[in-house]
Amino acid sequence: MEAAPPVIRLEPFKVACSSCNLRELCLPVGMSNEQLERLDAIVATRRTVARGDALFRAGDAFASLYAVRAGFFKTRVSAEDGRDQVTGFQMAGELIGLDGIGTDRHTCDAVALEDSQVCVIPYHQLEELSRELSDLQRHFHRIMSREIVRDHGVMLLLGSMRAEERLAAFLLNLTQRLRTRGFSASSLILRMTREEIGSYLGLKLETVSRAFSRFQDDGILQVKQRHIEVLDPDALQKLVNGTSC
Amino acid sequence: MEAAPPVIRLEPFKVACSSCNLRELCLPVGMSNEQLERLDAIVATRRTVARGDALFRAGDAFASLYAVRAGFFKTRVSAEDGRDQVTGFQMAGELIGLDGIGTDRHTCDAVALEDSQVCVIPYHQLEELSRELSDLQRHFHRIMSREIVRDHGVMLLLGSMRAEERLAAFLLNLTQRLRTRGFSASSLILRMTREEIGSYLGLKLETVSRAFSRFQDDGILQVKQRHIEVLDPDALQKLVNGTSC
DNA sequence: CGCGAGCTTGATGCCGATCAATGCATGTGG
DNA sequence: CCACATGCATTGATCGGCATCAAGCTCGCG
Repeated sequence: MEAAPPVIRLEPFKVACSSCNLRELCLPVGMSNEQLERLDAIVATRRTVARGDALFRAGDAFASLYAVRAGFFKTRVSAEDGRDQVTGFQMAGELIGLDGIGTDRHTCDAVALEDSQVCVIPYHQLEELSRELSDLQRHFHRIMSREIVRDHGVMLLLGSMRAEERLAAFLLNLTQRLRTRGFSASSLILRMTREEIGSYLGLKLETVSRAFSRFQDDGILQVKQRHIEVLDPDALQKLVNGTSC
Repeated sequence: MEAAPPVIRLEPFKVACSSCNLRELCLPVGMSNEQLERLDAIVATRRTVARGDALFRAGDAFASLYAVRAGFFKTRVSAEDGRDQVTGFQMAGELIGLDGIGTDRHTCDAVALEDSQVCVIPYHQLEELSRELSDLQRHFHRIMSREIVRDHGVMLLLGSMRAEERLAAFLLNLTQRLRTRGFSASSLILRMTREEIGSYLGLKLETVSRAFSRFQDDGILQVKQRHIEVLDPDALQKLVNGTSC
């Protein structure tokens, strides 16, 4: 037992956007090598966030956007009376912090659901650079617009779907995003609790649990705690589209 | 009775942003006169939309943003099975169409709830101009960010509030925005039906109607069809904040 | 091993949906 | 001007889905 202590290298010393394996999912989408170098110059720092810790909280001064490099986050907003609502789950390549631009303060909390790492993108420098690089400008606008469209989808879900439809939509969305990242579309491990899923979907944790059980009884899923096996994706899709009617 | 027929001039021949009475609410916020002239140059056309008509529909090609100049709109998204969800109501000075940037197609319908008029803002020209005018760039980003924050607020409402809280929050938001535009905060005329309110709030029209009646019984509102008199704004506020607990 | 956080499952109750009838305002044609 | 149609709103009765309350269960971890 005289061996040297293990050196855990979670990341290379410096990973530039230009050589990041997330570049096709993240801010650099569609940029040339030359442009990427400019972006590299402003995305200089990285930050690790331990599971359960907040990347930022509502009320914090806004200075940077964050691109998830590894790990998993939730964002949530809170009402004065303590009620809160999970507004989204973010995985590798996704941008967090857009809420802060409007008022120079963050309006939600971003919490790591597992040990995570983000790239820090100083917002004012991004603004400046996007004035020069129209491809970057365009892509940044697209990202914000898609966030708005995503939110509208969640509003539709919250406003007009029943519990099982909501969970089905949630699972399809998750598997879709995991597939984009090269993971299996049928086998996944949930990073969040039933309560967090429930908060996102406007349901209580018991209702989420029951919906999982029902999907299992119906042969749509195999559920073992947080390990989910999607056996019948078509059935999920039909639930969402309301073909049941 | 030989007088000339009355000439109804709904608008001056051309209203530049620089002389528009909405400029403090709209895209020009915080811009200098010089910058405003540049903006005027790209906001060249206006469009009138009759009550019930769509400014655009989901699937339409995206080319422009629209600033409401007069009138009132709703936006709504639809699921494949026909269910739809009102995602917002827009009044003078507010921007419509941000959803289209992400995919170059609109993802929602924008429908006029009364005869309305919008300023057409060609998006590519706006992009171009905002590369030159950092104030414009910043303000445009703020507008998008605030839209995201607003959506998060609606998600909180849909996910965790009960019917009367939702309606109270809706009314407070409306009166707040009307006040900003110089209207009375206590007396308003709803531009939308109970069903549209219900769709926005994730409720059925009967539930909306009952909530109105209850507010009237409690002396919080005076309700006569679409004419609403807010008698006790503090009571509404307390409902939203959950001080009832 | 035993604790505790998270999950499952059952029993019960309530809020809001649904179904149904009536009321009210506006408009249209006889 | 009235009769009638139409669209929207109100109100009542009933139903059902999800919340709530309450046990147990599972699994990871100190």
